Amino acid sequence: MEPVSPYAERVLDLVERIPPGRVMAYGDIADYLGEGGPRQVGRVMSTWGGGVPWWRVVHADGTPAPGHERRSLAHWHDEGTPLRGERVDMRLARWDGGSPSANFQESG
DNA sequence: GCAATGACTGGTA
DNA sequence: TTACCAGCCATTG
Repeated sequence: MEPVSPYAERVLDLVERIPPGRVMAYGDIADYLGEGGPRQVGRVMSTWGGGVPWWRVVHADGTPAPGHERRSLAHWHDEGTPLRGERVDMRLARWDGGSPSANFQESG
């Protein structure tokens, strides 16, 4: 097991803070922390994501992590996450990172 | 230091 | 939805 970097701890901590029924994109996490980028977040998840609700972390288009598509669907379905077919409805499920009330964005 | 890789993202076709 | 391209940045060899 590789040593957990301080950056990884921030990522994992944030992922654990994501409320059920909500999700965050890799880029959102990186932007929220203000460090690294979506690739770094993905690396953290791939290495230490096994100890956090990784299914709440998805791509910017709502697609789940590779190799866990079916697994994510099961969790989302169990948490009541707004789905869009086999993908998450980011416009509804995207978490602001501190505003659990800002679930619905300006939509037409 | 350079080249390759990766659980990424946005735009275009 | 899928495919291709350019940008992004840390890790690895």
